[in-house]
Amino acid sequence: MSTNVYVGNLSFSTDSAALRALFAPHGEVSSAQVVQDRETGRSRGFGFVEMTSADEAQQAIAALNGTNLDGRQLTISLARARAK
DNA sequence: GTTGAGCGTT
Repeated sequence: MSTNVYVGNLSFSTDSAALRALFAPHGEVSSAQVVQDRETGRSRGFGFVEMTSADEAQQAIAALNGTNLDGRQLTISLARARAK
C-alpha cells in the first residue's frame, strides 16, 4: 500500500516531474501526477503524490504545505478517496 | 500565449 497525498493550488506550469522532485527529498515517492484536463491536456492546478511510507507522507505534508512553488502557495493534505 | 476553485485519468 501507499499513502496518497493531495497537492492543490499548483501553478499551471507545474508538471508531474516537478511534483515528484518536490517530494522526493522527504521520502520515497511511488508516483506523482498533476491532474490534467482530459480534453486539452492542460494542468488543472492540482495533483496527487503517492508515498510508500505513510510516516514520510505526513512529514512531507508538514514540511511542504504552505510553501511556494512556481509562485503559488501549495495546499497539501492527505488525499480523499478517488472513487467510492 | 487566456484562467484560479477544486480531491483524478489511464
